Amino acid sequence: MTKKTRILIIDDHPLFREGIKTIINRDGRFEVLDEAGCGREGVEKALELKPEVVLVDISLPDETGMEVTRKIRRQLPATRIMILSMHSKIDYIVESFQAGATGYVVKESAADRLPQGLAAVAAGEYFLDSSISQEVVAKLMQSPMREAKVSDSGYGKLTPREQEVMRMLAEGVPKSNIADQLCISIKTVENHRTNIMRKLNIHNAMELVRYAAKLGLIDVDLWKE
Amino acid sequence: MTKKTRILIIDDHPLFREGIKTIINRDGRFEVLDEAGCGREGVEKALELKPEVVLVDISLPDETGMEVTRKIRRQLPATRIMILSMHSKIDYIVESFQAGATGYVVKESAADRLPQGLAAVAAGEYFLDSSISQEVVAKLMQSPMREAKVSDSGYGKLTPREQEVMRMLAEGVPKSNIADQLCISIKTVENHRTNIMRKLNIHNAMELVRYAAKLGLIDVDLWKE
DNA sequence: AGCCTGCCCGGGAGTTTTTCCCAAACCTCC
DNA sequence: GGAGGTTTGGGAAAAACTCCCGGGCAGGCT
Repeated sequence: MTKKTRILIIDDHPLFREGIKTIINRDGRFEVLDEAGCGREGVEKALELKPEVVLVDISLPDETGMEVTRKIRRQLPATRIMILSMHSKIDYIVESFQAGATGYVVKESAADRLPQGLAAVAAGEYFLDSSISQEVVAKLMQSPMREAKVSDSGYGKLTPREQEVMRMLAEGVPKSNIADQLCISIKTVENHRTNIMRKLNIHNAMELVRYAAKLGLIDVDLWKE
Repeated sequence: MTKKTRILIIDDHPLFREGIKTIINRDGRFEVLDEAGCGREGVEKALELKPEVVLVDISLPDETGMEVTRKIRRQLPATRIMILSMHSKIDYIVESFQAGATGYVVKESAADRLPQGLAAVAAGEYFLDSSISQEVVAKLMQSPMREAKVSDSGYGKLTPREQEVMRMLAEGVPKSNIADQLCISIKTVENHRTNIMRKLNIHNAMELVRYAAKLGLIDVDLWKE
């Protein structure tokens, strides 16, 4: 028998990691090397351990799973990344694959989907959770311009500063605080916001929040807790 | 040796359930009876199986963990409820205990915290995850009026009309439309909103949306698809 | 070098929204 | 009838927003 596929888990919920570990270890083909609770720690451990597959939660305390994916792929091109996500939002899926992931599984899916996907990813194949693949594939087919649409996607057209302001606005930071933190005047914040809204073609604060939520700029799930 | 403590798990993430199950079963004192993926199913199974302890995720697809707690406690007063939450927000903790829960553990906590808490809860004791207990206890001490403050919980203090307006505001309906639909003047809508914000002690539109999301008045998941 | 473009920063004026205070009409309950 | 709360709106001051403007600055192009 060949060597087991070595896996690194990056997820900020210890209990969840435990579950994943159990499921993975139950399958003889895999072996959990180590785990990390945040993106920074995850990237470090990935570089150190060089696992075959890294399992990355899409939302981490310090950065998104996509960013982690990009970082790891840049330095370890041979490493396969499997994204674990709470929701099956198409934009996330697309962005994950663009960031260099080769697998995507939603946490709602059945427990046996994970080893199945890991096996595929370890073999170098792309894996998309079947509970979402139909609709997503349909949408992907529907828009061959997907790449452009995502990269511009409005948000991409914003300047770095504008993106910064937008994130804070979406989080509900009062503009006086934004001005303070960025060391600019309130007037400038207002101007940035006006420009952001024009570029994104949105017309009120509500839409801005939705937009940010859709992009994953803010995590609305936190609100519900 | 006495009989094992029988546990029912209610959580909408199969992978997470798997992890919890592993952790619990690893401890000889407990036994996972069954699991459920939503509130309705969970309450049904609880009534049917009558477990000693029910482990409830605070956010479920159909209703909150608190609602589930209330329902189960109403019909099975002897059953202990342990709340599992993503975050340690005081309002939720307080509301959970008021709903009848006897334990509260955050998902970020260490894996051994769970059996520890389950043992306490099964014995009829109250259990609060130590990673949050200090701050929460401090806050609870700080405000003996907590009960009133929570039961009113802001939203309950709103008049029917105000609740109606609040819902629409949170959904992002332009106030002109609100005025039309309710057949009142824009001015009145504005006054309602001002009153709502004062009663809820919030100070901008963003907070209002968060508040509404937290209460389940609006479904922010719809934004993300 | 000069020029142009784009970004970041702010100001000013005018408009709109928000806030706060007020009051009339109505409803319910005592 | 009166007390208290709800719903409805107005008016005026304050705050926010929009739109337009210009300066400083960096990077690219000729």
